Amino acid sequence: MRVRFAPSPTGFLHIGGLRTALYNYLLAKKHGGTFVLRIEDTDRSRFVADAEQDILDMMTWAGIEYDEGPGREGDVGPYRQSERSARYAEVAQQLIASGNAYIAFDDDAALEALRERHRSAENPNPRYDHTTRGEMANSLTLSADEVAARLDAGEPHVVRLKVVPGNAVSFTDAIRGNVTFESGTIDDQVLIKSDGLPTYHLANIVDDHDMGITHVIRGEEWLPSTPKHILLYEAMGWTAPAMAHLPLILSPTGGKLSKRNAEKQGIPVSVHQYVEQGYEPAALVNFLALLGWNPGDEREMFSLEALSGAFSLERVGQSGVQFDLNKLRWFNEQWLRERTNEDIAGQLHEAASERFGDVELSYLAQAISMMKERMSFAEDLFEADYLFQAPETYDEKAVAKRWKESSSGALKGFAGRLDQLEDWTEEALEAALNGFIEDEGIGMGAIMFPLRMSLSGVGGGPSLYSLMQLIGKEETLSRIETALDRLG
RNA sequence: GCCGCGUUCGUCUAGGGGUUUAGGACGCCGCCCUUUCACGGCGGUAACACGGGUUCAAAUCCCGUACGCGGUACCA
Repeated sequence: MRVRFAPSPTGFLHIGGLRTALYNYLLAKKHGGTFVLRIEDTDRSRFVADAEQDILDMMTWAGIEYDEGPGREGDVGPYRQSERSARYAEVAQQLIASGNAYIAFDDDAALEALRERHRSAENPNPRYDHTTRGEMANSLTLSADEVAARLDAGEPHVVRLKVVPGNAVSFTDAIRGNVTFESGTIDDQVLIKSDGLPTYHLANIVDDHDMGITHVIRGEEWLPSTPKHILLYEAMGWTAPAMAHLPLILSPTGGKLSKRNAEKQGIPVSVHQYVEQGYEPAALVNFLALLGWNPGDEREMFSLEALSGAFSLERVGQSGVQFDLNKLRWFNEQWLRERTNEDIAGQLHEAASERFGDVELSYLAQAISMMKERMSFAEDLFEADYLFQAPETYDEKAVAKRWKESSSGALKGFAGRLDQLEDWTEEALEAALNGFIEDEGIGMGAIMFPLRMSLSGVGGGPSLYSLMQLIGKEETLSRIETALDRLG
């Protein structure tokens, strides 16, 4: 089995593109096949110089490694279509010679005139096809001499597929089953553009054939183009690869996950935005895998490795799937907790030190262990800035509601005990507090709330014993003193 | 307009003739745990688009309608 991911370098890697890459990768891994990366850079006008690097970087980030592609040459390279032009021209010539394609000289104005001529309410989009090609300037309507003359004169021209009407073009889609198109509804697709470069359709089938691709797995937006590809394979006498069209990823309101549409709803479309926003690669991969595929049982947590074993095309769904940021966040929480405190500490160390001055790695790891189950993203740790520095303000609403007249006294009394405490461990701190409330005859809340407020400034958070243990005796006493000053 | 694909809780989905009072997950709500906030546990909310047909029996098969999505470029 050989599969490929064939993105166009026209911009940052799209989230849907990453899923397509993932499914191809998983299928290859599952079957011990080869995963090829091919860069489809045949559109000079939309080419973006940095895009290929972004595609490579994002795949690496997600852990999706390709077996063959740019920089990892196999036997069927090069893997950029811009480096394979001669081959497409050769195939185009063969198609012309066999009568399956023809040369057309019509320029943009002629094409527009064609549309003008035929446009109506019933036919808003007239096409260049078997019904209209007879009106145009092409090698089917012009004499051989004229065609030769125009070619000699260097007149711009394209090569078009000659689609014969009246045939059923069928193929079996691995996800959708049998799909049939009537050939009369297919237009005479341009195969070679006037700049001499191939369109997607030609380049794609030539490369898939030459590269020995056995399974084409791509987005559903390609389903309507597939009969053209089938026709091309037939015309060349090649066997078409197996086809599988993945359900589209839709925006949360159901529409297309276009850049504009999605970002309006707070959904990043470029993979690099997920990187910037601190998503765990394992979480994005897990989420994307389940967006259109399911294992058939109730498991949900899948590493890339586990997916490689479980994935199958048979269990890919057929209908469009809406993107749910909530579910992604949940996966992020799950995968964040899978990481060790030390690992996350290493990731956050630099940023922590920038914000709070030098922070020890071990201190950071301990803070993370206290906060991990309260965080959705690694960087969320910094929202609990009291882990690193004394609170600057105190939550007014909480203070108004729960800071009682007795609070200062209790706090003062407990501070006295803490001052005497030699053994600064969570256990000793807990024992000290329990002893205090027993001796004073007060409830736990009477001391816990004022203590929490003085140490953190907020009403919620991790265990106070571990917080005191983390920041140390001196800092604990200092924060209590400050709070007593400011909250009375 | 035409062509194609689709349609089970708000979302991702299981189920593909009787096993179903339609199962799970996210979200939301409640309870428990608990110094707080979380985590966790338990429970709740909520779906077979509609209409015909086939059948003893349909969420499941067939047809139609509606709706959604995609395509309709010298873009991919």
